[in-house]
Amino acid sequence: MAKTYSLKRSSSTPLRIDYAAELNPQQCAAATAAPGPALVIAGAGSGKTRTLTYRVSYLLETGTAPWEILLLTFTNKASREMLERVALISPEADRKIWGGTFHSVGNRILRQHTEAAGYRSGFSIMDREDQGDLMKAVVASSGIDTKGRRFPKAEVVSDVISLALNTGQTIEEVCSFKYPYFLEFADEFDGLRKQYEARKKSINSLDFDDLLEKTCKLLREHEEVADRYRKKFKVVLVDEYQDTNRLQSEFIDLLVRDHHNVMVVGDDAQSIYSWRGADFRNIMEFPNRYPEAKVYKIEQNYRSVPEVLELANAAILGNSQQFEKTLTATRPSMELLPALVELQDGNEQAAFIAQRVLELQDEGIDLREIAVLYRAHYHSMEVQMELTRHGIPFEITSGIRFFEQAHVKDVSAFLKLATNPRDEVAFKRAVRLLPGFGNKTADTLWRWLSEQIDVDSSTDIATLLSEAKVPARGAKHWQQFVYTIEELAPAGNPVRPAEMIKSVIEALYDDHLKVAFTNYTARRDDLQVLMDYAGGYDNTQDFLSQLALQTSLESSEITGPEERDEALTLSSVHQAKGLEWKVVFVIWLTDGMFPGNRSLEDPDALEEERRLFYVAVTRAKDQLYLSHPVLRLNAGYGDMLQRPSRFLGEIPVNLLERWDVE
DNA sequence: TACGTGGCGCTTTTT
DNA sequence: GCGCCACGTA
Repeated sequence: MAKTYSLKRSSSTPLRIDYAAELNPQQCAAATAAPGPALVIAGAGSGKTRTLTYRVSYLLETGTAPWEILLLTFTNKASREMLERVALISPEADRKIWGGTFHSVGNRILRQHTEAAGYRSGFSIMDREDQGDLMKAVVASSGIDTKGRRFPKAEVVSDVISLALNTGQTIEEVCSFKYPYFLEFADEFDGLRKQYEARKKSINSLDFDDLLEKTCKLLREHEEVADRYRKKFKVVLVDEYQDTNRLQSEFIDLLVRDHHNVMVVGDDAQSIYSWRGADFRNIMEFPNRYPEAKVYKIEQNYRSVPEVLELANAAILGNSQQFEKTLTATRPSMELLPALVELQDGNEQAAFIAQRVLELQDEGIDLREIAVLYRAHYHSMEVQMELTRHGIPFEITSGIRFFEQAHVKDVSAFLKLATNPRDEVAFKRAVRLLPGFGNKTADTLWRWLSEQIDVDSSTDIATLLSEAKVPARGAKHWQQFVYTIEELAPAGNPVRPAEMIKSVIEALYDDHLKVAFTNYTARRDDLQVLMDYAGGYDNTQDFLSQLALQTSLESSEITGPEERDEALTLSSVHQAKGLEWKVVFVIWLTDGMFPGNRSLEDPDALEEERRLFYVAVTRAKDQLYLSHPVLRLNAGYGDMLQRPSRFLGEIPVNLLERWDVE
């Protein structure tokens, strides 16, 4: 047995930062906590990020090296912001800290131990669409009868399997709990799961779940690898802990097994991702799993006026499971109660918002300080149209994400193929773009190609493809295709990703773009953006990882950190988490819309909707408008009367001011 | 086997 | 008002 002996830095050096002066007592206690497990319950707007940032700088100041810190976040954006803020306090440190989403850290570890994890180097990452595509292929080749009876679609099967994995349940449990009507298919689902697993491995591809699951497996089964990271990371910090799922919390537990130096930060009242497998028992039961854990509560709110906070506190009261805490305001009142607005229908609601926004603008409020929040994308349709009519600029943070658009994925399929010749999904996608090549031909070609690769893995893929037999009608295009693949990696040496994109567009994709889509120009511009973005990468594999793991793209990431244009924000509540605006409109607060229809029957789901509502209202700094149309206009089924959201009924009337709109 | 056309169902949230 | 799937035809 070796003994670990660690040298301490001179403790007599005074700290550069006066933590007690920079932070409030609760924040300071958490930021300067002694080593060991810690749970920080930080309410909305209580300076959670600030506390975590100062925690990092405190660790650095007291002798922890930057590379010994692992900072886990939920979104790339959160990670970037945090590291930027750390850099302001402790320059130089940010680049050496391992920070990122669980998925990106998993990817990073798996890339370094690819063989031990059971994969070949250059593995592909599949997004949801790719998963669905592969599952379709698996279902097709499984011989399962999908025509003669109502068998769920591949994507649905995929979802069930994913949920089972992320929650640690069996397929049967997931079915009986969430999809009772699929119970009869449970065995078939399980068979498909095994085939899908095997298929992924043979095509050297990992899906999102694998990035978590295979990383845990690696740490579980390879003691020497686990040991390396346990020694490397002296401290693990986790943001948004309430949204971790079973695999994510296992990952943390595996890493800190020896020293228990883990600080998890979160707010149980803002847990809104259970549908993705998040289990907020992780945060509720943290003190049980780490009995020596210290619990810190941060309850002072710096964001909102007291009127908004009182409403928020009242709104969350309806939930039974939560850590007890009350947000107290530090800001003075502005003598303005949150507004409760009843409207005729969605159009009137939109008109109300447009008019009110123009007034606020006249009062000197910047559009960037205003947001319209909703439960689901489509709730914003009328608002979008109305804003356009009035010429009010707006940005939508939800909707189709940049990297998930068909044309972006089409082009990247070629790059994936050049990096990972075994990538069946990418191969088929690319081939189907050629005129005269459909599903069947792509599949036949793939079978032939994968056999060739198995026989002779040394020959590069372009050479192999040039020997393929293809239907006469597609011969010309096939030649062009092979030539393009060759160009991406001449003699097996990949060129830079930006050049690859250029080649693909010029050789064949530009033609496809013109005939396949009506908005050729817009999509062509997107591809230019993609190319510019790729310019920042030398290595195609890094570029592709980034593409897969970062589904959205902010304009500032391409054009540089210049000022955002003045525009109103339209966002789903999920995507608004962690953000704040002076003025917030929450729309479609009716039963069936918010809370959503499918949560009305299920008490747990309803509690999550309530937390979502809580997240929505706590985004507001100064003004809050809650609106509910009485009528939902529906072309197909006729108009539907809407009851006000039950969440509105739970708020004492004296906390709201009714606006009667005429 | 590829691809165009018409009917149908139906709307969540995302790494 | 829209996207997806099934069907029929070239």
